[in-house]
Amino acid sequence: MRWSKLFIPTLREVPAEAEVASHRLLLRAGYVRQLSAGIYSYLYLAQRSLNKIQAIVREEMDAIGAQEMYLPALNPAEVWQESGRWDVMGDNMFRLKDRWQRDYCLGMTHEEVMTAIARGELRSYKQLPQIWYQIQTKFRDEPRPKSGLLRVRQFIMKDSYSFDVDQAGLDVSYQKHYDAYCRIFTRCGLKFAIVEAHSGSMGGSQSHEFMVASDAGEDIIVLGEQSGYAANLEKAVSKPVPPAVPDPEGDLAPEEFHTPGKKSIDDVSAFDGMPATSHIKSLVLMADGKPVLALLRGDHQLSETKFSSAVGCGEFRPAHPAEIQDLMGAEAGSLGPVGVTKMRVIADLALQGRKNMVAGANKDDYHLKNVTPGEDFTCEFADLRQVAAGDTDVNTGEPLQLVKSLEAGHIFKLGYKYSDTMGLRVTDEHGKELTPIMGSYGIGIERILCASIELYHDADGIMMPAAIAPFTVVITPVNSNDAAQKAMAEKLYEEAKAAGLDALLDDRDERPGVKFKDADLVGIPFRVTVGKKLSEGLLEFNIRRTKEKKDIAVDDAIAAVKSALASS
RNA sequence: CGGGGCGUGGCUCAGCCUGGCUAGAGCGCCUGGUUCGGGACCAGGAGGUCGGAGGUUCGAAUCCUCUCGCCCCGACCA
Repeated sequence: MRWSKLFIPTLREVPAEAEVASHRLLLRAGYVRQLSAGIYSYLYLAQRSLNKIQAIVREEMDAIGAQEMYLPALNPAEVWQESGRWDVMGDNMFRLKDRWQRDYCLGMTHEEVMTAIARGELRSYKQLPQIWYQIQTKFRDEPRPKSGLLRVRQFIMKDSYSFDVDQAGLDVSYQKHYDAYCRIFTRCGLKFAIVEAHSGSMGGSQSHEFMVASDAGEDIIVLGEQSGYAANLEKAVSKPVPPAVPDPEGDLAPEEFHTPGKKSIDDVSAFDGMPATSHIKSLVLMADGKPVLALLRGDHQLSETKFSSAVGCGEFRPAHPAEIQDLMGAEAGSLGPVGVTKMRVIADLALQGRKNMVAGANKDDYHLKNVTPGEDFTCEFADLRQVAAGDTDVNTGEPLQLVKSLEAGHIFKLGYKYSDTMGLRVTDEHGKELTPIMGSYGIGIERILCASIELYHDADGIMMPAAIAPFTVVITPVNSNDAAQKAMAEKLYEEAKAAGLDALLDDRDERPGVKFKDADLVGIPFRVTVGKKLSEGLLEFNIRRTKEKKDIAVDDAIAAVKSALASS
């Protein structure tokens, strides 16, 4: 391609609305333009990059025997009502009506449609396993689109779905995806971690996320270097730091003491001289409308995902002050488990075996000391605590790392949720009805693009891996008035194309500084500069990523690019 | 949905508090010339219903009310 003919609207100045690096650079380098909140147009450069990413995804999916399909983005309400997700998805789903006032939605994902196809057509166990996939636009009415292309309302997703006769078959399909995903992210040049994940409202048993470390990410992952432990914070477990002081000995009875105006754990702790680790934090939560008292060690945080799975509830929220007063007879600052009978009491595992701790007295401005779980109050125990910095690995005892990351891929063992509710049945080898077991596997295509920019950029611009960069090499004649340079650049460009390289000729009538700056900003991995040393038969070869530059003979140029590409 | 911020040529912003000539700057764009190895210089030029509606006023980019949009923090996030 000839740069002079292309639409690559680079910006010298940083657009005001861009915060994260990938967003800023995608705008500045002329890859994308925003149309509305969370809705972007992908211009020529972005489209080239995304095409390369999709080609890699396609190759690797095809390699595991997955079959690509193209499915409707516009879905009738019926299929979503059958699976029950018409209601579950709430405001996150774009909904619309046709001229007859029938309900439709824009697909957020395609379990329903895929299952609908499967149940109409799959008849026999002999047709299984199947892996079907699509690379298509998904729509989600995000409450808060942000960070450029990282959280948007319309985006491209590769999603695949597996149908197997049994759990063992699902395990195989799952593993195939796991391996394919590793190859995909590796080929796209990303450094990534694979973590155990919470399966969320997708249901299902097992789930892994493919995460790229980045401050622009929205998740935190927990990593143990030696143990290889890797989990999303939502689900991670750890050994907490031990209590700062041992519990008082003896079978002591709870004893009330006055704590005027002391509301938070920190307040009470400073007042009674006992560390936060000796206090019990009491939280009243309304889970599906019913009150639950959650207990944690004073220095610990409640994990919302762990709480809702422990309680088995859908939605929950902190109780309102009036509700707390009504249920507990005291304000939020003086709550405790002793004497609570009207609701479920669930204590975090870190409280198991502790004794003589401090808790609220359920009487304003009073606390109790010598409170012992199991003795002074009864409760269930469950893992409720969010892993915190300083925690150690359950097995090896090594310190765990908490790393901010962005999710680029996610694989789920769905189980029977959709096949069951939507009535997908085939005949088994004995002629009886069999419900196939499903898996679902997603990759955010734009997230690969963003992640690679987040990972690889500098003050000058993008340094994307060559495998997914919009062009591989740019040929830059320094002086467009120099006939010899111009001719040589043209020649090199033709040779590069003939050699199968994705080449760009910067034939613009611009000063060299502009061309160099643009090439760096856009992130073209290699540059061949045709300049004043041409008279000596030399060109300059630059590598964007390493800033390496060297003179090469005219005849070696194409080979140099190819070898640099091969080793990139 | 709660909190905060911002809407002025294509981009970045000034002007607004304290209302007053014809609304400015830099970058970008167009024309001509000089230049040509890291976002050149000179000269000339085009381009703005100041997000929108209503109000106050002799007079509104500026003050008031409403509204729309965008960004950030939080909540949310198969």
